[in-house]
Amino acid sequence: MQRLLHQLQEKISHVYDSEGEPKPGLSRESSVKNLQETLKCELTRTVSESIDSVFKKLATKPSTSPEYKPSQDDSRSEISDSEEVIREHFESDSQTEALSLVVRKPSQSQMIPGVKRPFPLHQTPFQFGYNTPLHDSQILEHLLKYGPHSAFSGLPCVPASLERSSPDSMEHSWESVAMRSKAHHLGQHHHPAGLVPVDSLCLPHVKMECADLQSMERSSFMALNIQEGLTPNHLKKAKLMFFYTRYPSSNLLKNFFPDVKFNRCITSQLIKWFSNFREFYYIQMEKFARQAIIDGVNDVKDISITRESELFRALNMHYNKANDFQVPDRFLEVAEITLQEFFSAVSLSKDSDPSWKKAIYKVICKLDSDVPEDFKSPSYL
DNA sequence: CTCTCACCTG
DNA sequence: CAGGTGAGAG
Repeated sequence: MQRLLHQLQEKISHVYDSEGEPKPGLSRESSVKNLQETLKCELTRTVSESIDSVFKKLATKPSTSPEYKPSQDDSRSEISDSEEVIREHFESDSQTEALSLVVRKPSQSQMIPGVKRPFPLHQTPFQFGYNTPLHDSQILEHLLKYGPHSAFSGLPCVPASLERSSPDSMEHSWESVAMRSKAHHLGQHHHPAGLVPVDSLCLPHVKMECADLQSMERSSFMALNIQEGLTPNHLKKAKLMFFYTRYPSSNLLKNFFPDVKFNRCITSQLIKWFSNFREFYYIQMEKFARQAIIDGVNDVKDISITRESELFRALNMHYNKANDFQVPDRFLEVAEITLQEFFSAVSLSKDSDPSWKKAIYKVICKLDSDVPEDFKSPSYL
């Protein structure tokens, strides 16, 4: 991108002299035509190259790509009510849809051999860490996934004004890029009906594209990897992290969401998420513990949790609805201990004490385990 | 005073 | 899940 812009400047400087006046001997028409041709080629080539590298990368790391990639349609099927709300803000950006098509299509329709359904992420390290300098292709990959202004996704902590900070022209620009990449990927040399391919844009459009590229450089490209707000993907990630830690410290959260620009609000929201996760968790535990007692279970040792347990299914449905994540065995153990704690407490009628759960919380909070390093990847989804 | 938690509510 | 609240720790 940077290179392209430089080349454009150079071309322009050839056409115009230092005063900004057309050089003698060059008509405005020919200059324009000249520039137009150059821009067409460069834009087309640069975009194609970048997109190629992205897909190439995706294609070459099939099993090294954990489940976090918005694979399949799970990102859509797994949505709870409030997630839907977040998503609405999210997808109100028109290009997000178009872009998601570009990214998801390959894995869905298997247009890229080798890109298959991801595997449990704790088994597969990422190729690059969050502090690794990003290259254009990586940035583009992110853009393809989240769109140019995914950072302003209309979340509580984000000033509403930011949501509309992107010019419409940018949307179109992205639509073009996204669509073109799709066509390119399909190996089609004709353009789908109704689409305006990048390389057939007339000059005014090209100019607009340039302006967009520059603004993208400034606003999106640079800031893109530090999210201004929490996205549905972050929520998804948090839920999976819950399988390892029920009581994450704010510090841990900061470490595991490196692509999030933390502030008081964001931190609180994340902590709140885990609080909500716990709430659901403990409610389930109490419910099933009481049910066990009703069912006539007498000994705590008869309490166990397997992946086939109803309780586990309920939990898995809540934190891993897409069921595309391999829940660690340790979670099963912790859940079992929790259930037994509730069972014992209720059995001994400790629940008559208003704060009877406190003792249980005290036990459970010590059972947190380390979250796999893989979760630290910012673009892990 | 700030942070975190559980609890309750919508 | 987000808001609001009160308790408790630091």
